[in-house]
Amino acid sequence: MTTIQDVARQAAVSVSTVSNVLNGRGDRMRPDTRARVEVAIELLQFRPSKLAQQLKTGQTPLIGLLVPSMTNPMYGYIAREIETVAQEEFGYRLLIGSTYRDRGKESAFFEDLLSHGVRRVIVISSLADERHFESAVERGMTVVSYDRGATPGQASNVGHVMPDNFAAAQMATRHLIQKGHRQLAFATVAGMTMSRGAKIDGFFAAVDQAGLRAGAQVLDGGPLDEYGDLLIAEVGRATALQIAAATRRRPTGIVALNDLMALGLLAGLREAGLRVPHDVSVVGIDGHFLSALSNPMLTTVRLPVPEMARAMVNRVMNPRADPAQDPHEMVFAPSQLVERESVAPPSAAWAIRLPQAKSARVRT
Amino acid sequence: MTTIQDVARQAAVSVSTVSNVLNGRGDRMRPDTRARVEVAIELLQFRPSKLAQQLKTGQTPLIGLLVPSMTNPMYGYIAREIETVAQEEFGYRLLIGSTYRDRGKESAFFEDLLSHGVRRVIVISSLADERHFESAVERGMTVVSYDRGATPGQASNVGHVMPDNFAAAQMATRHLIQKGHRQLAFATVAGMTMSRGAKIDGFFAAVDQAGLRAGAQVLDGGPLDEYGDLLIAEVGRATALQIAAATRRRPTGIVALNDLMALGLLAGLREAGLRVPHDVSVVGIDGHFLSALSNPMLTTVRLPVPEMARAMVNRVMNPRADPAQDPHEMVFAPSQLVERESVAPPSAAWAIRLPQAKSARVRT
DNA sequence: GTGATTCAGTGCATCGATACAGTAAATCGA
DNA sequence: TCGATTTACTGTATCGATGCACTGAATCAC
Repeated sequence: MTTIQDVARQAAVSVSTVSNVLNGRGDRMRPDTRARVEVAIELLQFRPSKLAQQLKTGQTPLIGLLVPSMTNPMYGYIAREIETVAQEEFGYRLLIGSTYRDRGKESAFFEDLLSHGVRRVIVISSLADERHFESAVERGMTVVSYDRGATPGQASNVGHVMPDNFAAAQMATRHLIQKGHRQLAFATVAGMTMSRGAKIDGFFAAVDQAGLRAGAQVLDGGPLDEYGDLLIAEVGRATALQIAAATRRRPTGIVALNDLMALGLLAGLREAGLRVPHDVSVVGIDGHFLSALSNPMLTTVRLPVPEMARAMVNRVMNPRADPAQDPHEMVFAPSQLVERESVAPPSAAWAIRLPQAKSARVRT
Repeated sequence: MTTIQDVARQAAVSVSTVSNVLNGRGDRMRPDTRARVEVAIELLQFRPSKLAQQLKTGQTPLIGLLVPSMTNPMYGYIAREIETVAQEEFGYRLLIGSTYRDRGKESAFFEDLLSHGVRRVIVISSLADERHFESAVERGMTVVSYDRGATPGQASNVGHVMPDNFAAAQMATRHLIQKGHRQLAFATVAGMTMSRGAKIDGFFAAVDQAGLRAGAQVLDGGPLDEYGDLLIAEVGRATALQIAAATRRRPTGIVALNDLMALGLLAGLREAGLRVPHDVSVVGIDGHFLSALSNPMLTTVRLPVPEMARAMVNRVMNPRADPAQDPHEMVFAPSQLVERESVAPPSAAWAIRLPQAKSARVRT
């Protein structure tokens, strides 16, 4: 590797001068000196070692990104958006890690980031408490957490970015109600994400507004094991079998925790011999591109992923001056209902109406 | 941050002694000295700065991972497997980047890795030439490339790990032939991956063996734009529409380049009013868990992803002594046909036979 | 008892860049 | 013309760990 010394020698100047050129202090020297240095840099293909730079400055152009699992397509999507903004806007790269929803792995990742000199972290976590985030903040990190609210009453230094889960679930539920459904269910997995609560609240808000509390229920599919995320779909499948087996209180309209769960529901309902949307209607939440590929194509509430990703990167790059003042919470409201095929009036005759499907389909 | 100096002060020893403890030279001192140091480390929660370590040693415990797009669920899956092995076996983390199949972005990522002191890279690329890999190798990097063969006749320092794409495509094609199909097609996108060629060869090998060349064709869906990967499915959809519109030489059995493409085909065929597998049979290649969620569930050839991921990490961690000797190519043969629902004899009556579907379904 | 060896540790140059303090020459003001 | 200021640089301590070269004391062989 070429070093700053090599460049200095080549240009016949001191390392300080080269450093000055490198750090935008080129006006402190004669133009021809500057030119000599620049020529030498070009000639030797010199790229300053970020290692040495960060050892000196204590800053490394890396953002740590914790996701429960990279295999979950939704996290892949979010990660890509984060990466794009971080790279193009700030020249930062991503140091990524899967936590498998494990507290120990999560803490270990924080330790590693710290020792790598990474001071900016975006966390997509599902763990109940975030005390280990706080301790990271105390040690000088800027932490932004996705899809979980700030702990009320606690002046946190952790930033929070999330979709309006309440509104999203409410929107999904209202859509079913509007289509005539009276027996509703919200399908979820146990202890999944912090957002679960808000979604359930949104579900019941819509239900109560329509006076349908009696026919409404939450179907809890049980917890995920450690390799979790692809199993969300399997939980959906299992939940579907449960629904099919139920003799009473069988819902005609189901809101799923997320698209992956909804896809699992679709598969399970079909396996059980129930037709979607003829017998049961399903609405997802996420708006991932995969939901446009299912059969029937999934009606879902699209979350503003690119906007949220941008907000997370901006927040983690520009920590607020006054943590006490700052709300630390950014909620992204304008989710959007994407009508496709998985919802119909209850027990109505169903035929694939292509023109309608076509116009409703949104390609991502 | 606590430093090695703090620890030395706390334990009343020199920094050298602390360094010796840290680097497995604890036998060079009295047990009680060692214990004092260890207590101090524990007490101060000291973690050596990887920055300083790597500046000194020239090694950083990071593997660079280049993928075309993190949004592609298959790459997410591979990335997860790589991360798990790298982390658990070697204590390495992943520095990840999307290249969007862009040569410039790919080169820029290499530059960044180099300046970060990262010397081990796993590349999932689709670019035709790999000369920029070679130049990275010359600069001291260990590079392993996924899903592309070594350039013949060129003694490369780049490692190559790939599935047996030929066998996989052959297996998929044979399955269709065995089910009675005579009009076959291989659906692909243009210039996608290097593996495309091997898959097409495998397709034709099976076709020729059965003497079905006359009825066989390659359907090329055109190139992907830069935000490519999710569009693979859209290309599949478009190809399906093309198939449906064809008046002659319409295939009854289609082998798709990968599962995402197959999912797109499924959606497109349905949109065009063709039933799978009644009218057209489809086989995918990948064996991603999403293929178990489609309707009909996708019959596919499962690639040995965990094994390949392990091989890539091992290879990148243990570069061979003699590059000239080494074949640099590891082909993973035992792909596995996962029979599900998307294949049936041509034009046979089709009914969902649940027991059969159940036994054939493989959950990942 | 004395030189050689082992033991238990320490001192310090080093990795590559940064930026502050310093300096020599040029320019300026009166 | 001379001190003051500006210009255009350079010298070097520093970031945090590493590990070789070194040292002082204890032990050993004979």
